[in-house]
Amino acid sequence: MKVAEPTVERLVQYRRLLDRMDRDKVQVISSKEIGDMLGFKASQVRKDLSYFGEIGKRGVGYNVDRLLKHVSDILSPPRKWNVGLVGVGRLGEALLDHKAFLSDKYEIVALFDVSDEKVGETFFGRPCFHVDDMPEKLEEMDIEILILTVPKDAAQRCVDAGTEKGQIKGVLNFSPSSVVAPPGLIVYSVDISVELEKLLFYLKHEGTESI
Amino acid sequence: MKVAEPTVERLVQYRRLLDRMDRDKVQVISSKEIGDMLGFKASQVRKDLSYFGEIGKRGVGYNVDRLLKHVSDILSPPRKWNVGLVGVGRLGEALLDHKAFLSDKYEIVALFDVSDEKVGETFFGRPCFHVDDMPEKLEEMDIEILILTVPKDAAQRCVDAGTEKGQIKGVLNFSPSSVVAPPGLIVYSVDISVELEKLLFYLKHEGTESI
DNA sequence: TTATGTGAAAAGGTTCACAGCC
DNA sequence: GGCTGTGAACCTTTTCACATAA
Repeated sequence: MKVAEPTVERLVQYRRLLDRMDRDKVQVISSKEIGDMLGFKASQVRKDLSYFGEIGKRGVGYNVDRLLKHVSDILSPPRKWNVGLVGVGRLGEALLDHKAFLSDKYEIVALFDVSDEKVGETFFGRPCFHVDDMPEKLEEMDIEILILTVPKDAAQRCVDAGTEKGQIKGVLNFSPSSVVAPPGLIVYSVDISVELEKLLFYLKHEGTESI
Repeated sequence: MKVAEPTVERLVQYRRLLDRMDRDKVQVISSKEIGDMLGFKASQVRKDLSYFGEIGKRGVGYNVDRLLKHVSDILSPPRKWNVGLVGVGRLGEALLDHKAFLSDKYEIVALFDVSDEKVGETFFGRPCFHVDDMPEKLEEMDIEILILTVPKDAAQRCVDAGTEKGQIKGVLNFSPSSVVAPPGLIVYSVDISVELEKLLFYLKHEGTESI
């Protein structure tokens, strides 16, 4: 089944909210309540949630516990993924320490860098290897996802090294540059400075958008 | 004039590319070349660039120098903005040190945190104040933009503190939570874990998307 | 009465195709 | 011939409106 990207993005947020509601012992929630808390229209929430079957009760709302399980099932990968992080700078370390990256669905198992001071060391319990050894290490450690926190000129080389033996399936690119990827490789880019520039643009133009 | 958000996002990338081309002494570039380098269709590039007037030469392409000035004019804010960063943790420090945040259009002039060890210190040359003093300090220092690198439970309080005296116009939220903002306040959220979750979802579904 | 589920309509963006100019 | 500019077509996503069920 094909799911639109904006829908997936909202599903992740629904799960996070439902998880909190569940811990707070909330039993029932309506599409309007969900929408108000996350900044979406109630009709949008209903469309998203009904996409995978009727899960709510008309006249009542959604059972939090049941809906949480349902959304989690939709989002959960069938197995755990091994992740490699390239570029152990400040941003890389921040991500390593990031709570969001504590999950049972993926695990950062190896780090890569070019600095002699970092190669051979461990950071937050993960070993750091040299970028030149990436093709072999990725294969050896069964790594299929790369997180890139490298300078802009290095991003493309990292993607190339990751696809050399063909096992990398996804890349999360935090460097301020676009990368060219072979078909089949999924690349998501989070460009921090672009976000700030967009904000400045709409500030300048006195817009009223809120995302 | 109303400009679509995806267009602004691409404009920022065009400028970055043109800046590099200009430094490399490239004089002329076509919409196809731009598109190939950034992963957009040539027709998309032309639509974006023609949106603000005819700037290219038919049969020739775009003059890099002229186009760069043009795109910069569209994006440049009319004045410099003062920015406050809340939450001097690893991510906050990574952003402080981020090259993308070196700009003549904005400057991080103050930091805020709750930790006694950080309040009163300076980080990368910026003074750190207590979060409780935000309303006064923001007004005093003429800060209109906030960057939030705080834990999820603190994000909403920061927005509330920033809007208490009404001067905050934009927020860039890096915390993994949604915030409710009064109308007129522009909030952009960069949710690192959501991006990874999206990637995992499409990996699971063996899609062929590339963004 | 209340809140979901869902076709249909509207809005928002992208791509096409070709006229127009170099 | 080559490449831009752009209306029209197309596709995607959101919102509406109301039938339906608790």
